[in-house]
Amino acid sequence: MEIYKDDRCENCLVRQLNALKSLNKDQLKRISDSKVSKSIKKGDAIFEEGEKLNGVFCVRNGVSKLSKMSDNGKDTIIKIATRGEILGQRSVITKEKTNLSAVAVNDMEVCYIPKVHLLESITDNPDFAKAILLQMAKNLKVSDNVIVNIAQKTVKQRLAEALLHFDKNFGIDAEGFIAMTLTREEIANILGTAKETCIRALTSFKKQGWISTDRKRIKIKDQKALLKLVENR
Amino acid sequence: MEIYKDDRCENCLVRQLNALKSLNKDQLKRISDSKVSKSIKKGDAIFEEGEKLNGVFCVRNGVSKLSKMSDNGKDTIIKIATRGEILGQRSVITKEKTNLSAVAVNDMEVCYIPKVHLLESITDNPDFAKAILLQMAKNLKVSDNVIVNIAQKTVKQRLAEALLHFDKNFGIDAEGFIAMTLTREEIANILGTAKETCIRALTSFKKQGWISTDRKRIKIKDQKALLKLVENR
DNA sequence: TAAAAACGATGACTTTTGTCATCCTTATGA
DNA sequence: TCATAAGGATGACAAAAGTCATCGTTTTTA
Repeated sequence: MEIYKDDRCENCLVRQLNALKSLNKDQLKRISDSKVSKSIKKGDAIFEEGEKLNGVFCVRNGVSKLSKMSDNGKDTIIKIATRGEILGQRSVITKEKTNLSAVAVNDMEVCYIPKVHLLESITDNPDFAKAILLQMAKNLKVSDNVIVNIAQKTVKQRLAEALLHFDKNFGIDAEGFIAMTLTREEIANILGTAKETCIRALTSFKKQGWISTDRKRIKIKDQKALLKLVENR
Repeated sequence: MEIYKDDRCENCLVRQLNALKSLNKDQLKRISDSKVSKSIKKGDAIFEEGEKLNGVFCVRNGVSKLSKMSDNGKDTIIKIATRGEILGQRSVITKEKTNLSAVAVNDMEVCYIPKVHLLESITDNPDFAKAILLQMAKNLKVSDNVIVNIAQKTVKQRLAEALLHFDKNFGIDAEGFIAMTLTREEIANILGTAKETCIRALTSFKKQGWISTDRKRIKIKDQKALLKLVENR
């Protein structure tokens, strides 16, 4: 992690995307004074599972995967976090060690915010507390829905759903490919399946003409077909 | 749901088990004045997925399953809630429809608390807000760990883990059986598998001498064996 | 820029899990 | 209390997913 000089939170648009938007001027100033901007290179960890955190990380740019390693040496990706998301929140609030690792999927810029200011603001500013609560509640809903998906849907259905989600949330590049690339293994880790199974599912989609690929890049060619697969068994 | 007269929150021990313990006297009084005690019979719903909630439910007695139905008609149980747990929190905070259904696994007593008082207390009492936040954070951790489990462990491993969890959290009756009974189908819905697969796994555990059963009741006979199964593949 | 490492793809095979049918037992309630 | 429904158990089979091995391509980096 390389530290570099950066401007003020007060001027940061990313703030509008998360609970920090509920802070008042004083609180924002205190956080801005104490925050540290960091660059994280692709593949590097922002924090590792089991680490004690003394602050949280606000994602300014880039994408991070939040994952947990199992006994069998396999990683499960719980969440893909992008611009505006705050990492480490849960752990700072519960004062527990982190439950997940956060690793950069591509080069990232994040701001480290010491926890004192965060906990202070939760106490002093009910709106901020509510905003954090709201964020956590939404994360909980997402996680609960992931459980249902893994429990009830096939790998192909989950893959179709994930591709549609990426398409919607990351947009497409000039050639029509999803504007974020993950390795096949990372996609498999999101689906909770083996790399080979994931590749085979992609191959099957290609053969049906629903997608096309160029190395790591994936292009959706038939959104409706994917949607249909997600919905009925 | 049958409504019956009941005593005051101020005297309720269940309160000590959740965020309500952080309320001050005034806040507690207001909630106590407006709360309604309800009896819910085994099999009845406290609320259904997609319902709009105007309050939360504090579990005084009995056990509830929080579950979600999939397109394929299968239910996935996300969480088993017992004494002290507050149901509907997430939905009231996000002002969304409920994401899960809450159904009584056995006869229950719950207190319905209108949301106004709850939201009021979150604003007025930072300790209460923090307590709710803490609860939500813990739920999130549990859900994230369930994702990893379903994604990486076999049905037998998940079953062993669930049995150990029940044994620890519900205790055992006079004959040594786990003091809470679920149908095989309910257990399967917790594991995210088919009823038959669950029954076969139980049969296999019986044949190994790790458990014994008497109708719906299950007794753990070899905790270590189950633990060993959970840990290595 | 050449060697090594990481990644994508696929075949062959095994294991796990799901599905459908059936049968017996236990609960439930008219 | 007797009929009916719900639940538990099992066999037979099908489908889904995992594992291991191999090989060519792409990417990384020494």
